[in-house]
Amino acid sequence: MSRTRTPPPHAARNAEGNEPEKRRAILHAAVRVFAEKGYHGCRIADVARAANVAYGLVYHYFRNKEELLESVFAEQWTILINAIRAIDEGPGTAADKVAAIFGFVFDVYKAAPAAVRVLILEVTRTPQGLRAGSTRETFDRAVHLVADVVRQGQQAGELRAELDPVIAAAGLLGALELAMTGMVIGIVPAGDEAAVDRVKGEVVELVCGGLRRR
Amino acid sequence: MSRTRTPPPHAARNAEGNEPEKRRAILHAAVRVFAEKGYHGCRIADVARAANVAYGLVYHYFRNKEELLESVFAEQWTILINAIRAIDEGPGTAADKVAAIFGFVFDVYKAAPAAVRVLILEVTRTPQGLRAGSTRETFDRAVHLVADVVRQGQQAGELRAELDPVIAAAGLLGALELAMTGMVIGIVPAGDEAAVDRVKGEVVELVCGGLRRR
Amino acid sequence: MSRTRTPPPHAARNAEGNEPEKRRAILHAAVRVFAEKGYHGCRIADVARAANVAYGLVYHYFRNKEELLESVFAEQWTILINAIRAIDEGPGTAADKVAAIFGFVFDVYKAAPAAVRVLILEVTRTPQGLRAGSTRETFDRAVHLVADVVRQGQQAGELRAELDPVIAAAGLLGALELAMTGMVIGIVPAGDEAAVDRVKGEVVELVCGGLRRR
Amino acid sequence: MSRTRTPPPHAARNAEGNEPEKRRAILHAAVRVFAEKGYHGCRIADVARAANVAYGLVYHYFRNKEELLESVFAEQWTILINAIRAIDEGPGTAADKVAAIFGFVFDVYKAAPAAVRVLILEVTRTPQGLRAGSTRETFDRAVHLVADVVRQGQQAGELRAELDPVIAAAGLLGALELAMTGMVIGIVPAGDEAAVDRVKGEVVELVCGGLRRR
DNA sequence: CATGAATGAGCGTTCATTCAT
DNA sequence: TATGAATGAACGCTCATTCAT
Repeated sequence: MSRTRTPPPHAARNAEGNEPEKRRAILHAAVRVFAEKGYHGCRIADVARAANVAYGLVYHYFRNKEELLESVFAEQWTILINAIRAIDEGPGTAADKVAAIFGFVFDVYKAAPAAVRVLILEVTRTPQGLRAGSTRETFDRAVHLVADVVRQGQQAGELRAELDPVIAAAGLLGALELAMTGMVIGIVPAGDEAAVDRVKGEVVELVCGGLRRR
Repeated sequence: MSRTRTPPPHAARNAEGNEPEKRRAILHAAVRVFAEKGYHGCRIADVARAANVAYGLVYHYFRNKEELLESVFAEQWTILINAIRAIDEGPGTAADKVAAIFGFVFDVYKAAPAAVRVLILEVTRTPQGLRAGSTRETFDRAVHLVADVVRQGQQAGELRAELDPVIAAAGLLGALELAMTGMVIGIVPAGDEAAVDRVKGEVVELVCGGLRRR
Repeated sequence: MSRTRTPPPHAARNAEGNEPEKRRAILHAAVRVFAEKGYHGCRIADVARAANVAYGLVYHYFRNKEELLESVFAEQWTILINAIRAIDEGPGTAADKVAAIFGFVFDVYKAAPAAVRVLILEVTRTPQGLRAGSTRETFDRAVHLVADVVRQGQQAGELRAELDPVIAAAGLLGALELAMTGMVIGIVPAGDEAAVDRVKGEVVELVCGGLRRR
Repeated sequence: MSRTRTPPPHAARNAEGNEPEKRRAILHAAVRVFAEKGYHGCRIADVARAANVAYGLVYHYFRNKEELLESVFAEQWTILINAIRAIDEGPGTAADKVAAIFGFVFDVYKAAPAAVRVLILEVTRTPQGLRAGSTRETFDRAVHLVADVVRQGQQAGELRAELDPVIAAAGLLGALELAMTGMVIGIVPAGDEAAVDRVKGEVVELVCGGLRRR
């Protein structure tokens, strides 16, 4: 019974330490397919076909369908979190930073609406997904990063101190999210880039300036 | 053979014009089960069992699983829409009305968190579901009702006129939604009624007063 | 969340307390199919087809393929065990009883070789199957029943007392089994009933009288 | 292109005429793995891992999984058959020879129970496997070798002449096999070497001396 | 010889839906 | 109305086998 083992399958990196090209292809195809038909509405075969890859290869790189979804999320949120962190550590007022975060998300949306749709429509709505696994953690981290921005703005005397930073962060991201959902499903107009930019400006103004007239 | 015509299947009301008790039982059970395991995560058998009703009876009252979901949504949103409309037509400033709407939703959440979870977590979940069917329409109506409240506030000079009412409405509901999602998944504290009330107050203040200090 | 539940599926008996006809059909078909192609060599579809029953019905009555196999075994071994017990409790010398047990098995073989083949070829050879589950218990019981026969023969002064009853029982059943396996795979001639009877007599003589000349 | 011909694949011996070390490793690993999880319960990857060898190499040395099993059997049975033949051609009465054969098998069991388990539990497992291929032939040869021992004992007047040698041989091996199976699965005690030896003695006495008292 | 990524047929299982009673 | 047995399409996952290097 010898116990040394060959490197386990489902690894994200190959012997050279970089991610195999086909793994990337599958991941990107998954984003598109999930966005188009939803997690439950698509089959592994759809992903494989979209990635131009053999059926079985999906299971070579991912343990199962759920792990594939998790990987998609991890990738997407990591991008977002890194952006938030960069903005957070950069210069500017807290309001500027909130605007920058919103701007980043809207920019990504303009460039790759599918990715944002998956990020938004599938993550937030999967009760199980949010309860367990790395997805929930990642989401958690995003909320707290935004909460930190708020907190700093409060300490700098720029933002209203009486609001709970975490609740405020949840509210901010929620407004962002439903605005985008509105665009995705056609309630909010998002015909061209200018329209998207206009929505972005309005949402930022809503959460920063408030509804109420001064 | 039989002289008496069988009533049309899948009817919401029986010969006497009132809704059969078992239909209600199924509908209420569906809310609980959808909330607990999600639409895709539960089987018709689960609903039937939770309703203490025979398997086949679900199909007697509802054409299929999707129609059951639609019915649940219709019922829930109808309640919400009626409440919004009543608030809208009542007295008070626009900000009061927004607060009242949020208050209603939070009250329902305190009384029946499951119902709110279904309403929130499952509506936007299925992209197809949002594109077609009465669900999307209903959701649309809710957004526009809130937009009307905003518009009236603007016309009364109470709310800032430069914001698009629909975008603002989407943002409002989004903030509401993610705050509740945060409570549901444990990111935002919602231990007791007082905590829930506190969250409500903060979210209202966020969207009405804005983040920025005056 | 009501908790009274409809009778669980996979039940062996229906509301009237008797076994559903189709369940029997599936069980009997499974015996034939397992015998023909082996547990691993057949698909659930084969069993369903042989039983003239819809695919899904197999899963209505049995949790999964393994439970189907267990059920087949349980049924077959129960028959055998009951026969052994009846013989055991009947009159006659221990040697008569051993002969009767062997006779019973050979008779069943003549009537339904498939059943015996499953019993023998699949049970004994499935390491996992023997380790866990009811199958192993049942097999255990059979061995100990035969051991009891031996023990009584020893106490009656009829059989040699120096042999361990359990080991002797295992040896007896082993001789029986491999003789039948030999017939099944064609090493031992089993063309007609007479040939089968001859094998039976020889095996009984072998284990009772021994190889050695007196 | 290359001048040197590649050696025929799946060859048991290399250019120097001796068996490659890795081939042996695979074969031995296969014995262990088959013993542990059964033929159907293990994957080629398990064998490769246990042998500390690359996945593909298994297919370099063996055409497919079945041929690997055949090779394992061939190796194991060849050892057994050679032992039986040596015993057969050696001195001693037929009963001595039977005892010696049993002794050999039990000795191997003490040294390498896994090997015996594969030999015993997997051979007859697959009906197809017994019908065709070298496995069945090899098994056949073993039975007939034992039958020869019996026949010679009968001709020497030492064993009872009225028993069919082949049936007797099948019975002998059957008793042997189920006794060992009993040990393997824990029905027959086989805690230490002494216990194993005791079982051996009893089984030999059973088949030679018979159950019946003289 | 050696490696392990790539392929895809095959099969177990689930579960929405229908139907006979 | 009410019941639950019966149906079968759909799909996730496995794993033997091949192939490029």
